[in-house]
Amino acid sequence: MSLENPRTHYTSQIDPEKIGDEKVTVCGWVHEVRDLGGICFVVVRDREGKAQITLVKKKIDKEIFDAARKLVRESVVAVTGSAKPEGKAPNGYEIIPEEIVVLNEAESPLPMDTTGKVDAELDTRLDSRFIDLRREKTTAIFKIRHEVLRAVRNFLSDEGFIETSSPKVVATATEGGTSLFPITYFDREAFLNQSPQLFKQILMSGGLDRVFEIGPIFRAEEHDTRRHLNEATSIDIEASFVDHFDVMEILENMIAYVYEQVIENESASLENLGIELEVPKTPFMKVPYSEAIDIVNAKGEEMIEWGGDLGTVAEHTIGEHVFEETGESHYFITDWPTEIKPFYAMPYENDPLISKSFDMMHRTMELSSGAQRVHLHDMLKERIESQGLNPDGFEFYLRAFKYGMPPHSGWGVGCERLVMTMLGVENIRDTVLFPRDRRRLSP
RNA sequence: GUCCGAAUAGUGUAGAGGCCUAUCAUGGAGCCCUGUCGAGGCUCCGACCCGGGUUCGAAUCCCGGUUCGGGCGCCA
Repeated sequence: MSLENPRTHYTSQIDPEKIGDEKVTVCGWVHEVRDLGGICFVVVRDREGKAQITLVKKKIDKEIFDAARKLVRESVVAVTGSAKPEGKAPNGYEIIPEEIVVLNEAESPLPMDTTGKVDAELDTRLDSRFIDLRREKTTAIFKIRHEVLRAVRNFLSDEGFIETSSPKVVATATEGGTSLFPITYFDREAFLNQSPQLFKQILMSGGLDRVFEIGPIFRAEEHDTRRHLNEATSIDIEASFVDHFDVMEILENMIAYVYEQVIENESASLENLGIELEVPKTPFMKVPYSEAIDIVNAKGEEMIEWGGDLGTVAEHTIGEHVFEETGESHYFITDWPTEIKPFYAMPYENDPLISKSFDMMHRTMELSSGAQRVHLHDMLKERIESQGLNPDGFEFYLRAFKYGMPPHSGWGVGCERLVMTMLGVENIRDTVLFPRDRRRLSP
């Protein structure tokens, strides 16, 4: 079973150098109709670009000419005709149609403009995401997001990581700290998972050695900023028999590789967005926490005592400092106070006040956090207790540490933040097709 | 959560108590036009977030609500 007018080409696949008078069918949306009287141009748009359909009144059947003039913008059409090289046409070729089939006519007026002539606010765009995606700049972001994820999978697979999936419905809080969304699971209460953290660690006990997961995470925090989502995509790894320095190296190499791949495979999308991407130079600068607070305190705008967390302003101060010194946007903050990191971060043996933990930062925000983990059962149980959590809720997790858990390390990267910082997108919602924030639950 | 700001045709905007029968662009309807590529020209269509108040008079000032945006917080 097939459609009557199967597509033969994306608009981008018609090469003016190679075609002579080739019969093609393109399928897409009516982007624009420019009726000049004796000649009419119809621009058809598909995922990969646009094609000009040219109808000269004197040379073409009256019926098809009149039908073309009356096409409603954003209607879905299949156009069959001959593709000819034409210097005056936008892509170097134009299609002289034999048949224009309207597969589905669009209503009018449209919820927003698709041509780039009139801006729309993010809220308007998200309400009508189906139309927003017809804008080339929006499509470009999601093509790049795809390339980012493809590159991550390639890179990690080549590094010997196995892709895994952990449950999103869980019985108890996995890490404490952040709030969870409660749900009903048959006759019990359950939660949406905030992170694959505990599960990927259990897999280390299982001997999978190196795993990664790309999946949704849920945070019930009532935050309300340009860089937070309540449903986000996390890129997580966990690796056995390695320390935090090893996984930092994997992380910085992965970031550089992702940038390379995007430049190589999505140059058209980058150009569309007006972005000239530079591959971050590795290794990334490592700033120990104690130096980081010195940088902030030296500026004198705020004073952070040792053990305090870094706020947004402090992060920016450090980011600017690193950027001025290195010209690079990416860096690590290492050796955090054990107290302000999760219970699974391994304290240094010779100085247990600090931990083998790190955050990987872009100068505008945090992108990743990771650590060498506590792999010793008794120490882990103690750390859980010392953070005010009840070890009973972690029995499923702690058991995995009793029967041969190797030393291991890992990290998690926020996919949306990676795309956001790469493209200089101002609002994280622009990097998710259907973002979930405190207010938005639909579409 | 908190502070600041905003809300006008489908979309994006102008507007500082009477000049508003509300600006402009885009869009829609129609006419003219043979190489457009943000086509052009002419005609027409389409809006002041909701509820109170002040005033002779409110899009404009005040109060409350709703929604949106930005900073910070929380958080990754």
